Amino acid sequence: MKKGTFFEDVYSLCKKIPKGRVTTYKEIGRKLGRKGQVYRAVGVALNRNPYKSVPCHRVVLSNGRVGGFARGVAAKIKLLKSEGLLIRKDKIVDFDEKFFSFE
DNA sequence: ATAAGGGCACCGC
DNA sequence: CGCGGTGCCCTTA
Repeated sequence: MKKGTFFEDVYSLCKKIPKGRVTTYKEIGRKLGRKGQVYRAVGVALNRNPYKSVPCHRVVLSNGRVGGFARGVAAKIKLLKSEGLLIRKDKIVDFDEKFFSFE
């Protein structure tokens, strides 16, 4: 799936996230095989995400928190709730069950 | 529980 | 072509 830049790879992985499931920035970075703090670059990639078809809202923090969102955290939570996720105080309740791994 | 530091890819100057 | 600023973060003290 590696075809273009790091950003495009991130977008490709995000598109592969099933509806109603979520993943973490760190997991994406780990899947890309990079070392170190790649999750930062991942954050930048999703922040500047030009493709509206990419469900970047399904990417959350590794600690189960929602994290941030370019259009606002509230919008992100709203989207996640729309997909059947249970969120309590910016924290995903059933994070373990809804977590999606690329492996 | 809160605070601070750390190291990666992209873009503009 | 090189350097610094930027960012939906993570880990440790």
